[in-house]
Amino acid sequence: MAKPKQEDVVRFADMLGAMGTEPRLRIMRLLLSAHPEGMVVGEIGSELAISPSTLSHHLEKLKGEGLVRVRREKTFLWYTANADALQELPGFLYAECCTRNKAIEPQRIVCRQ
Amino acid sequence: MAKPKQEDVVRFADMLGAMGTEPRLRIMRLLLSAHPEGMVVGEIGSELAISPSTLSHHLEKLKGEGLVRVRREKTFLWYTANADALQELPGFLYAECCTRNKAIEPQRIVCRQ
DNA sequence: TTTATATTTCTACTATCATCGAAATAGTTA
DNA sequence: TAACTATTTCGATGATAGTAGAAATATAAA
Repeated sequence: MAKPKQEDVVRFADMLGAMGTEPRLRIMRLLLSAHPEGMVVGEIGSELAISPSTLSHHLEKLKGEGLVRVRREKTFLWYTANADALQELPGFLYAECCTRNKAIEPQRIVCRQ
Repeated sequence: MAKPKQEDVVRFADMLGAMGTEPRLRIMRLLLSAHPEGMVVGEIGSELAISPSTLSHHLEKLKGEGLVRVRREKTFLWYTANADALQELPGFLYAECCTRNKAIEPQRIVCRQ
């Protein structure tokens, strides 16, 4: 397998890990449902019943991995899902798919690129 | 947003979390590169330089989340990526995408279904 | 049966993470 | 400036996860 850059694997693993927790996956899906406007922190918190400090911690994590973006409007912070980042994920996962054994017939089940 | 079943969110979060660590993401990509035959445990371990017990622990986790499958052949255990499970992920993530604000123009950037 | 190899299970340790109350910060309005 | 609201930061705690050596299990071969 062609060696992926060390940083890339870590970066994508961190992205997946950031979504790999129930509350944060809920946040991402909620933000996607409200795409592309996004939502205000308070509304996310009341909808998902997450305390302010805990929610802020989760949003910070998602932001750190580039999965969400923030903009300020008056006193409110609007968070939106970062569509571009999400699009990268499957491509990275399947990048080297089925290349190892030189299969004559590409395996259509998984390999899309 | 239509409420996803509690178990589904947990299940998909666990799947993402299982891939959300550098060694396990490496394992998944390696197994995908060797798809659909898969690889023997020992070969995975030597290629990725992971100790047997640690590797076994990671494979157990991936298996538990349904991301890989195992078959025995003589003394060897062959692990393969579970393509079907991987396919489910994007669909679940985007399931309710952009439905919240009744946008007249569907947002093509993210919403594919 | 004995030996050898592949892989897992056990056990323990350290580090990281999720959670949340309280205090602090930032921006807005009066 | 003072008061108010939205949100973050701080600090602490309990729980979970990654790692790996040693022992155990499983299958095959001699």
